[in-house]
Amino acid sequence: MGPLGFARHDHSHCVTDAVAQVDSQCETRGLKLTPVRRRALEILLEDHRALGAYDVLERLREDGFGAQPPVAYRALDFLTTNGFAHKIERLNAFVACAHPSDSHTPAFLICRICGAVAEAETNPEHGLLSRIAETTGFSIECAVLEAEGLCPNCQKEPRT
Amino acid sequence: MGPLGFARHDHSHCVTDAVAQVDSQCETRGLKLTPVRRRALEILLEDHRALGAYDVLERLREDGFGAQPPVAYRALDFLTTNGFAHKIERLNAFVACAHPSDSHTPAFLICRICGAVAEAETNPEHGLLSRIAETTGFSIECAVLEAEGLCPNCQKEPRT
DNA sequence: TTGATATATGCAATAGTATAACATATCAAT
DNA sequence: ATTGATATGTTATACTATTGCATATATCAA
Repeated sequence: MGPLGFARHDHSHCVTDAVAQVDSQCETRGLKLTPVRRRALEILLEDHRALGAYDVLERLREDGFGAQPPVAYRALDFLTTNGFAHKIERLNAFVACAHPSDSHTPAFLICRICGAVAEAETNPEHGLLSRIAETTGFSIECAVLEAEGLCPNCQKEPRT
Repeated sequence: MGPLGFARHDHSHCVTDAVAQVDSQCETRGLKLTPVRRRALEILLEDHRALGAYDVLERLREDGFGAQPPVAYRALDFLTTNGFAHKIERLNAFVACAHPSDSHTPAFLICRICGAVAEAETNPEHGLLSRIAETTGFSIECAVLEAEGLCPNCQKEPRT
């Protein structure tokens, strides 16, 4: 159990639900959600937090998969390439996508106290980025939006 | 010489001008632009490109400064902490700030062909991020905006 | 079924990025 | 001159990621 969008939620079914959603996406798009890839996705979902590749690797190893870095990086690469997970550049870490069904440019809110990561939706049309692209003539293919600060819960705490 | 905002420009004086600007900033704010820090800034300015910490380190070493990673990382930390340079998370690399005099949340446009990095201004008030912060209750302390794609020059080239 | 091709997995080795810990030096203010 | 704070330098190590190659599995045509 952990924060998602900074609100506590019933975590019991959301892992299996999300995996099922990715499963059907793969079916549709002709992608193979192999055992390692599926397990890596589950690991990310179990935490709702950003995990480093080596964290994922350790848990894959515990489950009997290969123990070398490429095992984790390849699974994570599959997940991120196909939009089922995202990399948080700022943390060199990975999170499961909160909206695996639709393509999007996510924005992440990272709490510097508790480490929770929330995925916020952006509105690309109206957006900042497309305006920048227009004025500069730059053609944007993908974008990273990451904000660090305090989540609502940690703002209440007295500690800095 | 190199691209800045994707337009060629006269580079001859812009390094010294930018250093002078940072110099006076440091004066005003009681910061010390020591020889290593100044040289690191110059190195970033000379390229107008994102340089890795180890690239900067190598050039510092050639100039007689220390040859160990912390030398570069500490100089870069000074520059980024005080807004004289920025880290491009996506590239694990650093660029000199294009507007060292005013505090701002920059957005970067990274060309995946030629590697040029342009710093675009954002309008925080009107912005995406503040809207997200409002709706989620998250308090943003700093933000990273990075877009990857094709700069105007590379869009003209036939190669993919 | 067989063979050819492509994709996926596994491992060893190595490359690239970053920090911790500690000693010495420099500087400002008593 | 002494103290305290900041800056520089070094060694060692930790963390993140990729290359290259061997093996296995799946797909598909002949």
